[in-house]
Amino acid sequence: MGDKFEKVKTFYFSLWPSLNEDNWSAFEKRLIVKKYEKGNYILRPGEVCNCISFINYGLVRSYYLVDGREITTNFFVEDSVFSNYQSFLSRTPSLLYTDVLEDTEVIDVDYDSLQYAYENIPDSERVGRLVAEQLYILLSARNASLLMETPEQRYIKVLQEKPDLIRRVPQYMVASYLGVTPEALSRIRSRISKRNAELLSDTSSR
Amino acid sequence: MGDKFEKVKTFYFSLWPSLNEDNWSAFEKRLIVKKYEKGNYILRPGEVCNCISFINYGLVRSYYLVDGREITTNFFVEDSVFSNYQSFLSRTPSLLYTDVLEDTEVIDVDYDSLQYAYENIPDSERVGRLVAEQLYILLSARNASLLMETPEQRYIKVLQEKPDLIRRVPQYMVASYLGVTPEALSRIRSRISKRNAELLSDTSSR
DNA sequence: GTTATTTATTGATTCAAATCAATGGATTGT
DNA sequence: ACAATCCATTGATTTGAATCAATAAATAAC
Repeated sequence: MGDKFEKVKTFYFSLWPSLNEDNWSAFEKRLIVKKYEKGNYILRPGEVCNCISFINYGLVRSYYLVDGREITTNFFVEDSVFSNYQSFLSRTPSLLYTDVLEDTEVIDVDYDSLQYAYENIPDSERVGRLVAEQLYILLSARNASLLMETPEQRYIKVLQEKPDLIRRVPQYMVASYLGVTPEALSRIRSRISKRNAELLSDTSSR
Repeated sequence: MGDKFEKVKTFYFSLWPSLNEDNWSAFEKRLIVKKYEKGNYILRPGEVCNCISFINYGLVRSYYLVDGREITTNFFVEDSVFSNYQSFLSRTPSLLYTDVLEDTEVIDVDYDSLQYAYENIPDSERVGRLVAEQLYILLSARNASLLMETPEQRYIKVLQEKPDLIRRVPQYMVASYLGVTPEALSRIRSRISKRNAELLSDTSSR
C-alpha cells in the first residue's frame, strides 16, 4: 500500500552494506516526508540548506541568478538524492535557488540526524566519506565539462545520458545548464539536425 | 637540523585530533619524500594520481590543455596539500597536468597508505570524510566564482587573498586561472590602475 | 474549442573578448 | 655584459555569441 520509505530504504541499504534492521528503524524514525508543488521553491539564496533529500517522485532544479539571468547547475529526478551540499556542509547561506519543476515528494535527512548517525551507527562515517568523495568526483567532472567542452558537446552528452530530461524540462533551462542563451541552443539543435540530414542523404560519403 | 617530517606532522596532528605518537610513527613510516625541479611535470593526463602531497616548500600548478590552450585550475604553495583528488579517488586517468613552477619538495601519502590508515587508525575515516567535505566546499566555491563573477572580480579577489601568488607566478598563468587571455588580463589591470588614479585625483567626488 | 500565455525558432544587429601583430621590458643563460 | 628568449603591453581587426526583434509553435487556461 505504498510505503513512502520503501525506495529510500533500498537506497540507503545499497550504499551502506553493514546497515541492519535495528539501525535502520532508529534512522527511519528521524526521516521527514515532504511534498512540494510545481512552481514553488525548496531553497532560496541566503537560506542554509538543512537536509539531504531522497526524491520519491518528481523533478527539481538548482540554479544561480546572476543579474537577472538563470544559470542552472543541476537537475534532480526521482530515485536520486539532492541537497545544496556546499551550504549543508558549511552551514552557510546558499547561493543557489532550488525550485520545483514537477510535483515532488522527498524524504529528508536533516543535519542533526546525520550527526546522530555518525555518532551512533557503525560504519556511517565511512559511508559519509564515500558519499562526499563521490559528490566531489561528480562536481569535478561537471567542472571539467564546463571548462573543456563546447556547449554543443555538452548538449549531445545530455541527449545521450539523460534523454528523459530533455523531454521533461523546458529548453531554455537546458540552455542555461549548458551555459548558453535559449537562442544559441536553438541554433545548436538546428545545426545538429542539419548535419544529420546531410549524413543521411550524402552519397559521396561512401 | 631540518627534519623533513616536522611540518607535515604538525599539519596532520592539527586536523586529526585523536592522532597519537604511536599511530603517527606507523603512519610516518609510509610517507615518501620527493623532490621536483622547476619546469618538470608531476602528473600528466592519462596517468592515475596515486598520492596526496604535502608541500614542504615550492610551488606547483594544475591545468587542463584544451586545443593548445592552458586552463589553470589551481596553484599550490608550501605548507598546503595538493592532489589530483578526482583521479586519486576514482582511480581513473587524470585530465590535468601538474607542473612545477618552483623547485619543490613534497611528502606523499599514497593510496594504499591511506587505505591502511582507514583500516587501522581510529578516527581516520572521520578525518577522511571531513577532508573530502572541505575539498568539496572549496571546489564548489571555485565553481560559483567561475559562473557568477567577472574575470575582473576574480582578479581583485586573488590580489586580496593571495597577493604573494601574483608575485611568484607569470601573468599569463594567472590569466588562464581567471579564464581569460593574457592580453585581456593586461587590459583588466590597466583599467583598474586607471580607475585608482582617477579616484586619487578626482576632486569632484567630495 | 478558443483564447491567452509561454516557449522555440529564425534573422538582423551589437558587442565584448579573442586573435593578430608589433613593440618594449624583463629575465635567463652564457 | 651581452645576446637571446620570454613575457607584458598596446593597438587594430576579426569573430562568435549575446541581444534585439518578430514570428511561429506549443502549452495552458478558460
